[in-house]
Amino acid sequence: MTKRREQVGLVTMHSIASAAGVSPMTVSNTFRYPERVQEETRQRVMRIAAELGYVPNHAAGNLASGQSRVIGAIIPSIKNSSFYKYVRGMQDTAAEHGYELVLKLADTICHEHAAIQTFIGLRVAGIALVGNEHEPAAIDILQKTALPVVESWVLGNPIDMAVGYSTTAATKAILDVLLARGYRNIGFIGYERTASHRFTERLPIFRSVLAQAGLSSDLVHLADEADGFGAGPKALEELCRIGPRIDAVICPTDIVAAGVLFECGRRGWKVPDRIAVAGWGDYEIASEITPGLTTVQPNAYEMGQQSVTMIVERARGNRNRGRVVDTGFQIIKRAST
Amino acid sequence: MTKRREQVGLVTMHSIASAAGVSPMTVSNTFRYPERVQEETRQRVMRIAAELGYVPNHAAGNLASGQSRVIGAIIPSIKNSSFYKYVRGMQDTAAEHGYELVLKLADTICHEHAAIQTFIGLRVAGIALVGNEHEPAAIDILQKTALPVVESWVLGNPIDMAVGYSTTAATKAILDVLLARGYRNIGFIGYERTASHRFTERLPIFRSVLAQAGLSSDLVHLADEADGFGAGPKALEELCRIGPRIDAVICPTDIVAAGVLFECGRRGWKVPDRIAVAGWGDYEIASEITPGLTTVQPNAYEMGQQSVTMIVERARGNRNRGRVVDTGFQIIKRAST
DNA sequence: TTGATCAGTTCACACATGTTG
DNA sequence: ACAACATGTGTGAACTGATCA
Repeated sequence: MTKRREQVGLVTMHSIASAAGVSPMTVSNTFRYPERVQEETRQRVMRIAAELGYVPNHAAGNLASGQSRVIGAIIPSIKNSSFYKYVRGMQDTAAEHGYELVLKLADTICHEHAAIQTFIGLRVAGIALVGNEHEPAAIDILQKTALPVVESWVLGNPIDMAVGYSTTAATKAILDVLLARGYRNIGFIGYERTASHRFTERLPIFRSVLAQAGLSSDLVHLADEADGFGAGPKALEELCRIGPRIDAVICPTDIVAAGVLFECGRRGWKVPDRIAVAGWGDYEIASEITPGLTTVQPNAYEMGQQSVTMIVERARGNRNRGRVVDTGFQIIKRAST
Repeated sequence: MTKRREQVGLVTMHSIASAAGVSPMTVSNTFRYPERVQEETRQRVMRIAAELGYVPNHAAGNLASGQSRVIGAIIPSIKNSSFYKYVRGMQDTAAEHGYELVLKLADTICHEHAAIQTFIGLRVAGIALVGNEHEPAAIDILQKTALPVVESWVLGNPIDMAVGYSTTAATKAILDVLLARGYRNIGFIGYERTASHRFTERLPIFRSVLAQAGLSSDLVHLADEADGFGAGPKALEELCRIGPRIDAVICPTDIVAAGVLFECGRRGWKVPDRIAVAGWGDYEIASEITPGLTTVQPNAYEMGQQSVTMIVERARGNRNRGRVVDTGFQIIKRAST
């Protein structure tokens, strides 16, 4: 009786039902279980729905069924291409299974917490996170709600499930390349003040590998994560101050590595003759810049696929809590080392 | 009676209501209209809600109130930093107004249509689109639902509202820079098979400006939009074949421009002595690469702010249908021209 | 096809208290 | 002293649109 106000979505299942001369349930069925409805009625309902511009109300459906076809993914950044393939993998796989992927950006664990709340509030089918560092309150609420959650780009000790690759193994592998090629004064660029294990795990491995090789591991510079390309020149300057004989450097991302290459260009340094440069992530620029960057290529697309697959399986009742999948990585050798 | 199945979000308003010894309505009020409930009860309810890890169900609230605090944005790509500032602007502004921003990726107008359907299905408060080329069916449904819609990065003839800058004016401005510096054999790189006015508007202006200056405008190459950096080398090769005396080139994005710079480096061509290179978009790489790229800097952050502001205002009842806002642009002059 | 149901919100109203003419 | 009227808090019924049995 109380006609509240002009609603936005005026077209409801009722309106098409009466326009088509069937019950609302029949309309519902034509959308969710087309095979339960006779071809003829189905077509009539679809036609009228299209004419009236009907879009089923997820909110109502979600509420009634307790289910959702939306998966929420939270990514730290869209500043560069690092998550591009990952998101593509998620999106394509979600579509295959009849799910929708929506994204939220969160560059700090505090924002991540807020994004998690939003997704829980929306009652999504599952949540994909990057990394395994989160606010305690966020972990707490994820555990309480028992929503399917995948942490990606990282392995081990998951809230629920995880898919990633071993940064430790990748760090070793890239150092092996440099050592095999005879570099002996290897520098390391990392990030300071980052909470992310994706980055912080690398330095200890760097130190232990060099120690085992009987080499010094003093050439370390921690850059500001916000700097992007700009971190390269700063880091190179600092490392050269510490050890002028530096002959190779490994970077936290290809972006930083590209920044180092730009700086080498300005100094007139030949790469890799004067200094070898290794990147990380196989960003698009790695293969296009000259010299091409030797880099760690995570299987980002597969990681995205796997993340969504695990969420969908769990939403369908499979019990793969605690599952951890390693999607591996490759070392791409190019001219920079 | 029918206890359906283990619901995901077990904590409801009812459970905190009984735990706090108040009615569900009081719980609802403490969240939505805190001033309507006594300080003491408010705190008790809040405490219990926090303890139980309660997250209000947007789906239910949305359904009951017909309102939403979620804004949906559809962006074509996260492959590079072009939309980074834009999204930041939207996100920050949404947060200021107490709204949430969620993203969907759509690289074709077909995918965009699907994303629009998803957002309408979610009954979001409004939708932000990039560009003004859409599927007819998508336009149709947006008009029917009368949802607040902003088209950005583009001006004119909006479905509902628009915020952007003039690609025409920007193309003229960047050509003025090149002409003023004496370049006379100017090449143009555009995109082929792109539906987007953001790009297709540029070529006619290029032609007319050069014609007015009494110069030829034959040096045109249309690249594959998917190519990124790789489009640069291909385009340069083609343009040199058409006109070996080419002395400047304007690119559709800074990424393509960077690709051109890489290729110039390989050829040993000095920039801008042998050839001047102009980019578009003020991507992060533009200021970091050597030589720095002369480029068009749209006010992307402001565009994002403005988009969300317009949606929020409309959601609050302001009638700014048909409004078009020009956020302008700057030409950033660097060493590449 | 019908009604009950999901988890909230709107709206109208109850109730206690205080203020006013 | 009393009705009349605000005011501040809390409650119950009806309702949202789609789904399930």
